[in-house]
Amino acid sequence: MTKKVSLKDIANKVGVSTALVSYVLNGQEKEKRVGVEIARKILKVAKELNYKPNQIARSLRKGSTKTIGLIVADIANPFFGYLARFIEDEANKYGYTVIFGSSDESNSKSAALTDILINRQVDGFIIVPTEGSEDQIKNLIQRNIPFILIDRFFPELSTSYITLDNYSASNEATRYLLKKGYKRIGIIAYKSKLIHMQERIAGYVDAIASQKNNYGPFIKEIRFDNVEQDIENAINDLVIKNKKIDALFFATNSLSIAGLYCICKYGIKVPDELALVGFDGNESFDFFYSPLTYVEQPISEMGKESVRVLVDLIDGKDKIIHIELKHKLIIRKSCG
Amino acid sequence: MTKKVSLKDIANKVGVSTALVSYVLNGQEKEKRVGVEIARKILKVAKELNYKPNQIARSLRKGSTKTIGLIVADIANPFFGYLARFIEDEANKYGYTVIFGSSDESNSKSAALTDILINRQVDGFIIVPTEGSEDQIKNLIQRNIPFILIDRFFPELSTSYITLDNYSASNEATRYLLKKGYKRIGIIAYKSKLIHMQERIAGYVDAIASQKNNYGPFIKEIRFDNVEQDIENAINDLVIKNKKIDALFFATNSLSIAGLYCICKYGIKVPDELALVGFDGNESFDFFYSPLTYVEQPISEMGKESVRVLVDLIDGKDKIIHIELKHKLIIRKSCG
DNA sequence: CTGAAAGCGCTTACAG
DNA sequence: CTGAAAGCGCTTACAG
Repeated sequence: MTKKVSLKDIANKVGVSTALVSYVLNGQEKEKRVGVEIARKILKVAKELNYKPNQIARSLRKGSTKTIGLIVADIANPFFGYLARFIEDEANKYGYTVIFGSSDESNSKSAALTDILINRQVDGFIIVPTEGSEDQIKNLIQRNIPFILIDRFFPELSTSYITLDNYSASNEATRYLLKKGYKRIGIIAYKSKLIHMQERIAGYVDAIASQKNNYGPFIKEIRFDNVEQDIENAINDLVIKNKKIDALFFATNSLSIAGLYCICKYGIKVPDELALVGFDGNESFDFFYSPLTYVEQPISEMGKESVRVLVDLIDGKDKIIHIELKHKLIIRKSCG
Repeated sequence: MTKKVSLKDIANKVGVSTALVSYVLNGQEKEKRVGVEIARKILKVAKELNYKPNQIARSLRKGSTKTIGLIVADIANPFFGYLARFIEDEANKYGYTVIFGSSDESNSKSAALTDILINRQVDGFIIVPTEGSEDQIKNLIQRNIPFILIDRFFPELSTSYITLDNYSASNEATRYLLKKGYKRIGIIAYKSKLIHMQERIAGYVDAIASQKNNYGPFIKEIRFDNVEQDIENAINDLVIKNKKIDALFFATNSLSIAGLYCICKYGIKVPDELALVGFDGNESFDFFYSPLTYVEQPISEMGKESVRVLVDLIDGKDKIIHIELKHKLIIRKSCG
C-alpha cells in the first residue's frame, strides 16, 4: 500500500500543529476558536491530499472503535442473514460498523470468536448464544463489556436480551392445529436446553395437554450435527411406519426445510396425510404445493431493537433491558 | 468497561520491560534469547491476569489489521449469504477477520462502505462491484490497496477477479432448452451493464441465433429497484397476454424467486405451459412442484479462492489473477 | 487564537 | 540475555 497521508502531513503543509488540524477536521474550530482563515486553509489542504483519518489510531486514542461484534449461528441461514442485514443497516445509522462471525452452534467456536472480537476492541456485542455458553457470557458481564443476547438467552443470568414470545407462539400454533380438528400432533425440535427451544416445546406440550382426549405429546429432538438423518428417522417413526400423527409442527426454519425435503422424498400428502406448521417464513415454503402455515418473527424489529439497546448500553445507560417481541401466525394451506 | 490489562501491567508485576513481555508472548523468546525462568514467569502472570493483547494497538504499530473488508450486494440474499459464509471460514483460517457491508447494488452506498472500511484500515477487499463503480475501483488501484472483484468485474480495468463462465453457462442452459424441443425461449435478466449480466444475455442470444427457424430472442430487462412490478409485466407480456414463449430462463437467483411467485400467482403450468431454467440453486426451487433446472455456481470455491488470492495480494505477491470457475447444469423436472 | 507534549498499547531496531 | 526509547496516527488537557 502507498503511504497514507496523515494529520502531520497536513499540519506540515499548512504550517500549523497537528492539534489545530485535528480540531478543524473534527468540527471543533468554533469551540477552540481557530482562526477562520487558517481553518479554511486546513480544510482545503485536507481535501487536496485526499486525507482519510486513520480510525485505528483514533480508536486507540479514544478507547472506542465504533464497532459492533455480531455472533450468529450461521450467516448463511436466511433467518440469521436477514437479522444480520437489519443489524448492519441500523448499526450504520448510529455510525457503527459490524464485524461478524458464525458459531455453528458450537461453544468453542463461539468462545474463539468472542475472544478475537474482544481483542479487536469491539465496543459491544450482539450475540445469538450457543448452548452451554453461560461461562462466556458471565465473562463478558465480569469484564463489563456491553452486549445483548438475541433470539435466545439464559434465564438464570442477568443480561439484556431480546427474544420472541416463543411459548405463546408455539402454543397458539398447536391450538390452531387442534381447532382445525387434528388430534395427534407431533413436534420436531432441536435437542437443546436453550430457552427458545424449551419454550417452543413447552408451548406445544401445554396445548396438547389442554385437549380432552389426550394424544401425545409426540416429541422428536434432532441433533444439530445430524439433522438430515435424525429428521428422516423421526418422520419415519411418526408418519410412515407407525402413523402416530396427523399433524406436525417444526420448531425452526432449518427443521422445516429439512423436514420438507423428507416429506417430498416420501411423497407424503400435505395436508391430507399430514398437516404442517413451521417456525419462520421462507421463500421455500411459498413454493411448496401446499404453502406452509408458519409462525412469523418480526426479524426487522429484532435486529433494529438489538442495535438500539446495545448502543444505549455502550453509551453507559446501563440498565438491563428485556424485550419480548410478538409473533404472528400466518395461515395458509398446509393445515387444510 | 473495566480497565483492560496491558503489557505494562505484566511487565510491572514481573519486574521486566514491556519489550521482554512482548517477545515472550509473541513466541520470540528463542530468537531474543530471553531467560527461561523469566519467560516462564511472564507466561504465568499473563495467564493469571487473563491478558488479551489489544489488536488495535498492535495494528497501529504494525500497519496491518488482519482484517478483510467484504462488500456484497445484500447479505440477506442466499447467494451472498453463502458466499460470505465461505469467505468467513476461509479468512479465519488465515487469521483474518471479516467486516462486511451490503451495497444494495447502489453506487453511493458502495462508495461510502469502501471509505469506511479504508478508514478502518482493512488490509484488503473482496468486492462484488456495483454498476458504474469503476472510479471507486480505480481509486483502490491508485492507492495500491489490495482487492479482488468477485461475481463480476470490469473488463477494461486491470484487476484481479474471480467469476463464473457466465457466457457458456447461459449458452449451455439455452441450448439445453432447444434440445428439449422448446422453440420460443425468453430470458429475464437485470437491466445492467455489468459483465456477468451481459455475458449471460449474450450466451443466451448466441444460442438462440444458432437455431434454424429463428424465434426470438425475447429479452426482458428488470430494474433492480422495481423487480416485482417489472417481472409481472414481463411475464404478462411474454406468457399470459401474448403467449410469445414456451420456455423461460431466469438470469439470477432473485429473479427466479420473483418469477416463481408470479408464475404461481397466475397458475401457469410448469413445464406444460412454460418450461423454466434458473441461475443458482435455492431451497425454494426444490419444493416447487416442478423442481427447477438450474445453473449451479461453485460458491464454496468462489469464496475460498477469493480469500486465497486476496491474502496473496496482501502478502505482496502482486500478480493480477483472473479466475473463471466452471458452472454445472443441474437438470430436474421444470423442462419436462 | 495556537502549539508543545503526553499518551492510547503495542513492536522493534538499537545499545549495552 | 535485557532495557530504554522511538514511533504507529491520532486526541486532548494544558499552558501561553
